[in-house]
Amino acid sequence: MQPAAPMTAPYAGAGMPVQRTLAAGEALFRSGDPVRQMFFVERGALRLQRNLADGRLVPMGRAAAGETVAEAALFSDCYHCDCVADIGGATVSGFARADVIAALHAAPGQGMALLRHLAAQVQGLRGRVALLSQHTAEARILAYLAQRADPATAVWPMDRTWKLVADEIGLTHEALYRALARLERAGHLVRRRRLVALCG
Amino acid sequence: MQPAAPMTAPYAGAGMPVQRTLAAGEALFRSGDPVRQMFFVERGALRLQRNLADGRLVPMGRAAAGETVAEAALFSDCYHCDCVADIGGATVSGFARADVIAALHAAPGQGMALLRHLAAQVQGLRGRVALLSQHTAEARILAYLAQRADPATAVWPMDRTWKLVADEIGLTHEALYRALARLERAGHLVRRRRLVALCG
DNA sequence: CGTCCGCTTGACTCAGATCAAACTTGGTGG
DNA sequence: CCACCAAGTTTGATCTGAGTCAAGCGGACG
Repeated sequence: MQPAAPMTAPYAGAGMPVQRTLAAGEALFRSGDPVRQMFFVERGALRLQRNLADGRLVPMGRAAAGETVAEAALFSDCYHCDCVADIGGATVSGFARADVIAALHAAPGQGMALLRHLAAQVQGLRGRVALLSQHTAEARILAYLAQRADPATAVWPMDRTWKLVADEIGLTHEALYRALARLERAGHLVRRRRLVALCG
Repeated sequence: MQPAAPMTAPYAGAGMPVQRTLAAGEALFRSGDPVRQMFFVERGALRLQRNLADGRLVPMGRAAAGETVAEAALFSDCYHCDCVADIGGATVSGFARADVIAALHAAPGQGMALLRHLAAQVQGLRGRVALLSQHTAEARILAYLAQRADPATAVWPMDRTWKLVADEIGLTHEALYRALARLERAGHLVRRRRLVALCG
């Protein structure tokens, strides 16, 4: 679950943007659609997800206002994920892909920012691959929490539902809740409201 | 399992390289080491892998002669993977990180090539995350093969051992072999020497 | 020729998927 | 303010698929 590009002036000088507003759940694009534009989120938020053959959804990321979506598609023919507006809907600005590429050529600094962002995504995804390679639910949960907890306090202020976490770490929500209860009973973590604290 | 950067003139103009030769299994760097140089593989090949708490290894990529390794670390303080020479050993050229970044600023074309490469890695890793999110061994294997089989012939010329594939898709080798046998018995695939063909 | 390692199969166990149901929470509308 | 609905959370019972331990086969390589 990588954050989208936190660029201060994304797509500056990349031609005239076209705005579009989406209702909650409405799709900005679907897997397989041809890539024509790059998007900047003006308001609200978008979810990136991949759908499995059995109908389940795998969350791949989220882009809030001020961020960009699907930078990884810049050089692709078609999208590999679905992108839908999160609850509350979203407004995006679309920039023609060719314009964005031209703007990157013209401004090396922006290219460097994007480079930095994609490099961070690669590392984040590798972390997630390692996490998913763990065989037990408890190991996955502890790895997940260790990744996000504040190193000093060992606390993670939850910014999502456990159900979503279950999808992120490849478990059913039942298996997740049970493993959480086990970990809490064993004293490895404490849940209090929207806070999770690691112990020992 | 992403291929490393296929740049024609990687790190051109990035200062004076320092060569180093590694024996098979010898480490170029380890997880946690500070990032000081970027490497170009002159001869042989390197493996990128992450180690789990229980001692298991998760393969993250491979870089053969003519490719670069660990481009994703360009902006990191320390490595997040181990990098060891593959069987046969390897010879690499190391370029100071600051020189590489300076060269990228000077030559936008190279930056674009790296951008393209990282974008492809992100998509590949997302595919792997989706694959690992599948719950059954058979679904993972079919997804794995579908990703690599030639679209026209539906055949994958194996370039690695099944044992390695098992680590890539998060299964024990026993579970992989059994699932393969089931799929073959059910007529979903055929193994012949080093070729795997998908059917139906 | 012997050793190493990838491959393969068997038997057993157990963790997690599945199906089911109840409770909590938050938000909407009357 | 409260009734109601949707979604997240939690627990139970059952079953199956993958992990684990174990053993045997075969090819590659020194």
